[in-house]
Amino acid sequence: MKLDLDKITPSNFIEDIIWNDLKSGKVKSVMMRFPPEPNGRLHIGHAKAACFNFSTAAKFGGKCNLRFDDTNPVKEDADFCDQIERDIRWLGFDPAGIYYASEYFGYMRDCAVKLIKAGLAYVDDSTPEVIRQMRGTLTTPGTDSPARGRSVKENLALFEKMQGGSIPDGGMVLRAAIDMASPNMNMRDPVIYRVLHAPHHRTGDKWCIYPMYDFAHPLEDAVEGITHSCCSLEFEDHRPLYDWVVNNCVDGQKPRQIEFARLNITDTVMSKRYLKQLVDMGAVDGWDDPRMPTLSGLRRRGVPAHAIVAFCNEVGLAKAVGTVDAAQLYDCIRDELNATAKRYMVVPDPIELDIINLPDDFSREIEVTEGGEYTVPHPTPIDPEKKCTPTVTRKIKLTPRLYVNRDDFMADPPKGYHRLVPNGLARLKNSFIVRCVGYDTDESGKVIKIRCEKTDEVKAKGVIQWVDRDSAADIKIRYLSPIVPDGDGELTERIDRDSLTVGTAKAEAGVNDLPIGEGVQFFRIGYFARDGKQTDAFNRVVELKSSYKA
RNA sequence: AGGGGUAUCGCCAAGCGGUAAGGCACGAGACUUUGACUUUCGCAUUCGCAAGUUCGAAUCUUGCUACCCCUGCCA
Repeated sequence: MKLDLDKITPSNFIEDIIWNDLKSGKVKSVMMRFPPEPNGRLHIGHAKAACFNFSTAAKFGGKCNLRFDDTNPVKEDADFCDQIERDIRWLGFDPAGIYYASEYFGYMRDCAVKLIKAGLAYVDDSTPEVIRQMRGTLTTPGTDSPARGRSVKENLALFEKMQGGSIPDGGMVLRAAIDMASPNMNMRDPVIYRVLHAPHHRTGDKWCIYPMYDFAHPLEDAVEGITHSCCSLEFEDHRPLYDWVVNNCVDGQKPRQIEFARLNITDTVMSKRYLKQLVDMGAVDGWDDPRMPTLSGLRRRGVPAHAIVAFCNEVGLAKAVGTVDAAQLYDCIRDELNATAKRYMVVPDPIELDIINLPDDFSREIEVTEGGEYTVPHPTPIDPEKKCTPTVTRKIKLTPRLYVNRDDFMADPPKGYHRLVPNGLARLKNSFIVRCVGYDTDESGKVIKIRCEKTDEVKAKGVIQWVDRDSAADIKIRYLSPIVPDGDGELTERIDRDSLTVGTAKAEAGVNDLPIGEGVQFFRIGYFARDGKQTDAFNRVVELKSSYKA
């Protein structure tokens, strides 16, 4: 079907470029790609790039591939590829194709030979140290390597030798002959192939030379017919080299590299290197530790994929480097959870509450809605985009013996507190209103039991969650504190291991039978905090995990 | 010091010569059997600074200034 460009409104500078390329006929259709290196798990920063590539391609009627940029075998492995694909699909994207850079090694080698024949590449047997020294500095030009003068025939033979296996790692490299005096360091005869005797997770020991990113990436894009190759800002300096490779190796449709600013979020480590360090040093449970900003960690933490995609769209894309307030992410999560989460009553820090004016054998079944619907009728219809769970009801049991949360009662409340206080009223959520007529404390003065009586009141400021003591289920809960980098980016004392588990809590009977991990949420929102402000709902997300490994 | 970038509300971010969108955060009110949600209202006479062009500039020009990236046989 025909794409009606006039009905598409570009919403960022790259979409502008794409729109214009389509309009002018420079490209006939859009082809994009999300190219992670399989050397770790994806984090929310990658999600921004993935969302952008997949969504934008779709917006312009194009396609987007998932491509594993596996050109450095010593850092990569097949397991990461599987995990990455899983994360991408979890986000809701369906790659037009799944490719591996390593599939193109043969083509890349041929391109290298082509460059050699054209006198545009030469084999250098200088040591890495010498090459580095001859590269010059930011302010002084580099000097030509003596190897630069080799004949085509000689270079061809040497490159052949590099592939033969007799050259040790670091013994020789293939360099592009560009300009050692270029003010752009990337153009000072960059290394495009190196000798590396390491087994590759896909090609095994077939190769002992591997292409460098700057050479490999443009070729990967070209092979897949990528029209717009978007990457992060730090590659801006590489674009001239990208174009050099494309212009000297590729015929026909040429891919174009466009750079945008990567995502930063306050108090969030967004560096694969640090995340890997955390995993390696055992500071966290693994890549999917719920404190990690990895997609798998967020998933395990109960963050809906939809919230992450919404967040990425909301944050937008530009070239200015900035740091998004984590509150914006939490807002997206809360928004999604509000529309989809099942609401079960949970008492994280239980304290007994007896209703004294009810007979001991009093028992009542209360029908409550499972959630996914707003409690209050909406003047405006709920966004149809949000998949609200249908109204499902269940029955819960109420007896005179309950548990309520410790902070839902205060013997000496500050001004503005409107839950249970001595002689005060509060509504037991989904049920009647009670009045606190007394409370017991232990020797230390700690409240151990609240005594209330059922009333016929119809209005109370506070509404508190409760759980029937006799039928309550024990659940394990944990509070999470995010991992934040300290000033130097070093991850040391900021990791609060103890924050992961709080212990046992009480919940409605049956909650342990519910599916855990990818959707069901138990949370309390709108708490009264010490400073009188509400706490962030997200901080109160409680994950149930009966089999959590401490 | 050479090259490449970026500067619009506390934080993201539209804007592309015609007189500052939106989201988050924040503040005030309404509603409420989750202090949530929903809802109403408020929140940049100003676009890093300074000149200039123009009837008119955040948008064009010229100077500054600040911050980020680049000297891997990593990506």
